[in-house]
Amino acid sequence: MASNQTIGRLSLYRRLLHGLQSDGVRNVYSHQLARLAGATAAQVRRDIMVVGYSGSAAHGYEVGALMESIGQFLDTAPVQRVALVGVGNLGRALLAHFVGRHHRFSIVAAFDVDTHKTGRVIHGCRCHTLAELGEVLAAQEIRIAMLAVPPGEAQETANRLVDAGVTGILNFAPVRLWAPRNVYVEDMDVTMALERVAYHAGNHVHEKERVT
Amino acid sequence: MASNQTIGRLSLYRRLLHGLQSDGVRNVYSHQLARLAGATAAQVRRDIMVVGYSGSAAHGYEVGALMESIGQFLDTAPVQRVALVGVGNLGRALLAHFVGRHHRFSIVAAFDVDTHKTGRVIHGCRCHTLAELGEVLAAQEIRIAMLAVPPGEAQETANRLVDAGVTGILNFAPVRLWAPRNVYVEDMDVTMALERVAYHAGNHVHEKERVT
DNA sequence: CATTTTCTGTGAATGTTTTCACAGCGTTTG
DNA sequence: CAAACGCTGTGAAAACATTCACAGAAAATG
Ligand SMILES: NC(=O)c1ccc[n+]([C@@H]2O[C@H](COP(=O)([O-])OP(=O)(O)OC[C@H]3O[C@@H](n4cnc5c(N)ncnc54)[C@H](O)[C@@H]3O)[C@@H](O)[C@H]2O)c1
Ligand SMILES: NC(=O)c1ccc[n+]([C@@H]2O[C@H](COP(=O)([O-])OP(=O)(O)OC[C@H]3O[C@@H](n4cnc5c(N)ncnc54)[C@H](O)[C@@H]3O)[C@@H](O)[C@H]2O)c1
Repeated sequence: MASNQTIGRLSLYRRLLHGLQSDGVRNVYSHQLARLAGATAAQVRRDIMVVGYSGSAAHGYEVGALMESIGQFLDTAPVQRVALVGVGNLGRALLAHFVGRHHRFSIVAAFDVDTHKTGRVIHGCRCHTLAELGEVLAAQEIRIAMLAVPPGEAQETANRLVDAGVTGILNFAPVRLWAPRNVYVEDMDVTMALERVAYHAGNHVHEKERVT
Repeated sequence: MASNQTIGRLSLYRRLLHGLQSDGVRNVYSHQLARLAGATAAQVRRDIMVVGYSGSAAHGYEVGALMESIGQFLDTAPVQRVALVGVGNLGRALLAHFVGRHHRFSIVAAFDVDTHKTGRVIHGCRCHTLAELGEVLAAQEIRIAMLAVPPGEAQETANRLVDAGVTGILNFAPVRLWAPRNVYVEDMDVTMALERVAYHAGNHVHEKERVT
């Protein structure tokens, strides 16, 4: 019922609302939220429609109540347990970023093939062997994984995650993964993003730019 | 003339073509490329239209020539010089990932405020103080930057980048940046991506799911 | 050498997302 | 207390992106 981009914006709104709340703001208008989010007021109102919350014309949206409604719509649990597979350079950065420090997502298990890493606790998170994958994911009821293994290993590893019951994968490897329809895969492809930046950053002879 | 998503897919096609070429493949059909890219054949053909390349009905697209054409369309230079600002956990992972190892993008300068890092060479890349920003970017003709500083520093740092002549920013901080219209900003927001994954991974009572 | 096959390139149709524009309604103002 | 104001919620329009469907062409087939 809600598009992918609406989901993304809703999570952004919630983050912004959280900030506003910390600043003691109690009410906010669609155009203010829009400004903060880099969207239009109409867009914000549409997005908020889908969560089923209603503001008042007089005072706009109530910050706390709107956060609550967005949460009710987006979240299946107040805190999501996440697994990380591939504790390399990127994986360690992700651990440092999320473990302890994040209130919505908690990386509760890591996995790697490297025996220098398995069995140890890295950035506060235990690193398991892949053999333990099914067992640990089941025990902790983990449905979401971040995948940060080398590109050549990504598909095979994703398969194992799916077999272990994962239904959502955030994939950092620059590879398109195949997965059954009931599993959602989102790619974070830094190179592709950079290509877009490079394109738009132009130096581009875009239309009628000077040729010499 | 070309949409943002077309740009992204073109860069993906190029990567896939590169792989095909390494495997000795000389020709490829739209539906094969589509399969690899997770798109439809019609989509691939549309995308390729915008770069102005034409295949033949008999043998599809010539791998080398198509890569060439995509490059001509996307690239302003065969190798893009990129700056990295913020050499923390994520910054170091990015350095390790890109320095030397990538053929399209080269991180040629890093910047940080931490005096333990400035003046040193990290993962093969010299780390400068922010005071040197303008000078170094000008000398190396850098127009693109990756921004990996803490959220609270992101806007201020982005301003300095813009002043130093940067026209494209890949922003990893979970903050919406304001920038002049001629500067392109793309956000890589891991948290937002995770929220989307969590949503779609549903544990969600989506429509008519079992309730007990 | 006619026919069938299979592909590209693209106009048109369809589907999706964003924006417009305004009715309706509390609040403020004179 | 009536008028003016500024906001929300939302149908309808516009903009944008994807898919369909087929003409045209090169190769394979008989
Ligand atoms: N480092 C970055 O900033 C960055 C940026 C963009 C994309 N990526 C992508 O992210 C992925 C990881 O990057 P990285 O820099 O951390 O690489 P890395 O080589 O530092 O780490 C890879 C880790 O995965 C482990 N591994 C290998 N095979 C495995 C398997 N089958 N199962 C489990 N673990 C396995 C390795 O032991 C290692 O610890 C790569 O696909 C890379 O292309 C990284
Ligand atoms: N680590 C991750 O995996 C991850 C994931 C998602 C988002 N992020 C975001 O990326 C950014 C960086 O994350 P991190 O984990 O590397 O943080 P970090 O704290 O490890 O590193 C931040 C670095 O930026 C430097 N810095 C601080 N202020 C600066 C300034 N004004 N100019 C230049 N450099 C400055 C610090 O000295 C430090 O080296 C943060 O905004 C974070 O939210 C990180």
